[in-house]
Amino acid sequence: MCADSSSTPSTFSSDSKFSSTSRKAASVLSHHPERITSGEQARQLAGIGRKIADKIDEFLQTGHLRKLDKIRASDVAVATAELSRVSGIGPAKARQLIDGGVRTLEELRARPELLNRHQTLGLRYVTEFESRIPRQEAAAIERHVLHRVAELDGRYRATVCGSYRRGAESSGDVDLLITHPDYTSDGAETGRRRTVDGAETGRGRSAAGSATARGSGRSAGGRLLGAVVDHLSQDGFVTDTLSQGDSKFMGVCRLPGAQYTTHRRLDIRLVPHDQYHCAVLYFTGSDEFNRQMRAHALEQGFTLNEYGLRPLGTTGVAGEPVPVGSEREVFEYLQYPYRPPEQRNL
DNA sequence: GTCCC
DNA sequence: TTCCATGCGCG
DNA sequence: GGGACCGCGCATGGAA
Repeated sequence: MCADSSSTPSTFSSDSKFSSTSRKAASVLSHHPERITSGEQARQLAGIGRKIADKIDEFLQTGHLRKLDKIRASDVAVATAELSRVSGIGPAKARQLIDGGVRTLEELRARPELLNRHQTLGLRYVTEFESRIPRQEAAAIERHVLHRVAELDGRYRATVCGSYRRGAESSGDVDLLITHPDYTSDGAETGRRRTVDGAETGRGRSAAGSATARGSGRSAGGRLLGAVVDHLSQDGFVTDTLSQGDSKFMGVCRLPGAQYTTHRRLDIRLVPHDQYHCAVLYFTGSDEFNRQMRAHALEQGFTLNEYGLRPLGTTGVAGEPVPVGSEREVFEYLQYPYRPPEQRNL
């Protein structure tokens, strides 16, 4: 979605460090309004240190980077980039495959037993997932989904977020948020522990295996999300599932009709009713807009995230979430001039 | 690697 | 069977 | 000089 930081080469040691810093540097540079004419100038920006400034100077003077040339020439980096085109294959799996002698998608197709479910689907649809979704088609998907959800149960509320909601002419996937009055963050009828703010330790879940989730013992969320997914699968719109839990479905869809030949990535999140507007705000982005808005919230003595808007006590401890009746209300609480989604493309 | 303490 | 760590995708 | 670096849902596989 953001300016591709020239396909992060993850060749050498601890590349998590590498990618996070260089991503940050690339982001800062790409958002900088003026033309960078020297490493020294770039050095003033947050996230640009000595090394990167040096590289900028080298590039400005020679038109290329020796180190980058070397990385691009590396077979392993080429193979890693190739295998990473497949959804579900990241650096670790790519390395494992390369170690096993698999370096191309063609070789990968010959070894289906090496892939899990997500990766298998990622390989099947690799080309289709790489093509962008024209706004027209995204709109048709939106109409289809909203109609189907409404006919299932009129109490659902649903919004397509992401770059589509910001008016983009094309999108990488469709991100649908849904909510239902029977599903709230107090977990009244779920009996499951739920967090209202995400500020807790953030330990991983252990959600019972999907086998269980599909069966009888399903939480309120699981049923509400599952019903939507089932309904969307009924008419063949949803074609595959990459993953599905109680609150998030990640899968594949395709509209009926001969003009729609390409499978598209579809995500559906079920959000607690009382957190819906903050979630829509958050998942509409852009990332940069979210950062700015959260920073503004802090200045106003609030903390803002996808779960809610909460006042900060003098001690810095967040209080109870402010009840929010619309996306616009969040802006109002923060005395932040309202911006329609189309103007959040920062 | 960069930022910040 | 349950718990836990790791990999991955994502805004 | 030395630690922090976004946080979270889901799948998976090995440990308990």
